[in-house]
Amino acid sequence: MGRTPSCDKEGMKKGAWTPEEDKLLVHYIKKHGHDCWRTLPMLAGLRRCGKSCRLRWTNYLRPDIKRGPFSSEEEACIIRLHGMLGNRWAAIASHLPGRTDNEIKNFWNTHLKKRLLSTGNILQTSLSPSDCEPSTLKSELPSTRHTVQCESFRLEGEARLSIESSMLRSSSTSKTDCDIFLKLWNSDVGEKFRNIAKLPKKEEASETPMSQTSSWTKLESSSCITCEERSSISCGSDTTPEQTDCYRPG
DNA sequence: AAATGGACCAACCGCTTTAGC
DNA sequence: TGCTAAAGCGGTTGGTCCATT
Repeated sequence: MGRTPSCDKEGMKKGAWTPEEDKLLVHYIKKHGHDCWRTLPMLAGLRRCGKSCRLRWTNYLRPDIKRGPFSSEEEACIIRLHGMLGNRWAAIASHLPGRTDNEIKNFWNTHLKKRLLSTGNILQTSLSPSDCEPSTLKSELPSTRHTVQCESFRLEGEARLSIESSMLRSSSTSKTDCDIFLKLWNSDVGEKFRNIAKLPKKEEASETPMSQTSSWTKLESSSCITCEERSSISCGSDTTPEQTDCYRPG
């Protein structure tokens, strides 16, 4: 049943790639393309599994890879997109031509996260669930609760918009999920979603345990990149921060 | 000069989704 | 239609380099 195995683990080389292996892989792909990663290593004369070849190509050998340090514009874009998308590195990378998800992920983990933590911005901004230790989540600090609330709000927004994006996908297959998400956010659908903010404000989230809320609750967005950046994302938006007050269902 | 620790990044691991049989 | 492997993706690891002691 099913396909034949992509590679037997025995005899497969692991670890750093040598220049000779790179040359073989580049030469083969330039000549034949990479329609089938499963058979590519054998045909190219490489003792690597297809997965390893694919990663090497997409993260390092591709001709359109942009090497070198990130510009301040790229940096700002990453921060904005991470605030909106979380750790969806592939989606973020799709907005930064020439940059790979792996590169952006490394840059975030080694530079941006530390910098934001040191400036005290990250708790209120783009800290993702995976960045939060379970013990931290149990904290009663309002800022921590806010982070959780913003994250749940963001996820709910994505869930709502994904329904619409799945409809769009059938008519437009050239767009990435992220493109669709951003486009939708700035569309009528997004506007409807933003208008939720105009609902009557019940209570301040920072003073109400999450388990006790029973209706839409406003989130503190004064220092929340997840909320603020949504309106100023580089792809364009005509909303103001006041229009993007965050609510979540109780 | 050697030891140590931190920063950086390429590559691997494992989970999820997609698609072939 | 269900099983399975391929592909895609995010998290993590391990090696290398460099600054500091």
